[in-house]
Amino acid sequence: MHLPPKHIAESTIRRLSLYLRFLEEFEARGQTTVSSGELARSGGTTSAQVRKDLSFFGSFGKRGLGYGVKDLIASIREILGLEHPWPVVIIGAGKIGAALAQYRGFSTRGFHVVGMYDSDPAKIGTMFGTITVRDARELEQDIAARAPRIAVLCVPSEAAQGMVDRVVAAGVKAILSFAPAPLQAPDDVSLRAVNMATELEILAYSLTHAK
Amino acid sequence: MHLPPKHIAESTIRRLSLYLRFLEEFEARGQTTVSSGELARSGGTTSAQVRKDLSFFGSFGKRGLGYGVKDLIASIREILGLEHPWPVVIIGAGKIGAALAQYRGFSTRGFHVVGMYDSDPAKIGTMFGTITVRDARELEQDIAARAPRIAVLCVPSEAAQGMVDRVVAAGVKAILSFAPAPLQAPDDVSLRAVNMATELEILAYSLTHAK
DNA sequence: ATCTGTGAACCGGTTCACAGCC
DNA sequence: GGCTGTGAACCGGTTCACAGAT
Repeated sequence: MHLPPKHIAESTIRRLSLYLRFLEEFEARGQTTVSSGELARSGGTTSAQVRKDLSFFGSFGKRGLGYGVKDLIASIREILGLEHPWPVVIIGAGKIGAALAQYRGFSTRGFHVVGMYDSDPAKIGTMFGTITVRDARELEQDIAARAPRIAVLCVPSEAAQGMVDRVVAAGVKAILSFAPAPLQAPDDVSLRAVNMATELEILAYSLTHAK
Repeated sequence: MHLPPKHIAESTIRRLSLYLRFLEEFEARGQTTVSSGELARSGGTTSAQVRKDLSFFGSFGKRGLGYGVKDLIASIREILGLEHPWPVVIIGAGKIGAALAQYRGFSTRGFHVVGMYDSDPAKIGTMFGTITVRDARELEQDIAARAPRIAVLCVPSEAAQGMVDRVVAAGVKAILSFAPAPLQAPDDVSLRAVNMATELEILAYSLTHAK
């Protein structure tokens, strides 16, 4: 894997994540080799797209043969930075925070929840799986101690920006927010927001304007 | 609002949904007029982008003045198809399904959960808020009766494609899936997938390759 | 003077098509 | 012959810049 050029499109990274899932399925089925065409069919793209996506990072295939499933899995994991586990804190122990804390899709990908926080005294001390909800006031000292670089925010919209500022000040460098509010973070902090109402609104739009 | 041209980019629709949120905040603060620049600043775009997005659907502003907050709210709601409520079914009463069933962001936008389904006997009969989990076997007859056009899937990956096929056969025209699995649906059915692990993987990538 | 509406220019992601290797 | 790797062409979304309305 050669060093990635200055900028890779997010859509490429998103597809790599998808390819990784398919490759793992292929591996589970005992398939040792795949072509870009097979990967494309599974993922709803084109073979040229698959080859282009991979070519940004190196030459992983063999001409005339395809890609070795195991090798490509290892390469994509390395590209995405998944060879070592990522400690993650979840902030907000409401319904969504609780669901995510026990979401297996995170742990199987190497995202380990090392802390869960809330400011509601009724929630502090509650356990979700193996993890106990702690007082949000402990956040700064815990982040200093455990050094998670990723925070998942499941707090109400009104509290979201304040919490972004706090975790950033404490040293977190990446944030995934489920609050339906626009957030700002410094340039060196990655911030992603998933807005479930917007997803439904896009569906409503397409239903309304279906030909 | 003139008829939308053949195709509008999804990014435009996503931004309209965002503008709508800001406009509602402006309205709550009693502001009666906004400029494209103000909307852009709230949403992290440019004023030209805001004007272009809106211009696909009509001329909603007044030159020299800006946009009337109330009018623009009404116009965007109409564009997105939010003037009337949308009945929605949630399929899968696990952690995520349960969280979504009680998510207020859906109901405040006019998405009303009219049914919740699971095939696990232990979950059937459970109540979430005002809604009782029903046997997944009732799905087809319930969809025929209540005619929800949107289904939210919170089932395990293995069950996801099968459930897509069932709800499509029953008449659902739009699907939002939280299963980390690739899904196929006919062309006339809108299908969106939210993959939370992929979101974290994009963050892991940016952390790994931060300059 | 100010701010919208929009054609034109620009830019970057996708697709094409073919050279290169197995 | 088959499939990868990649420059070049293409396409569509964003940005620019200015004409037009108040």
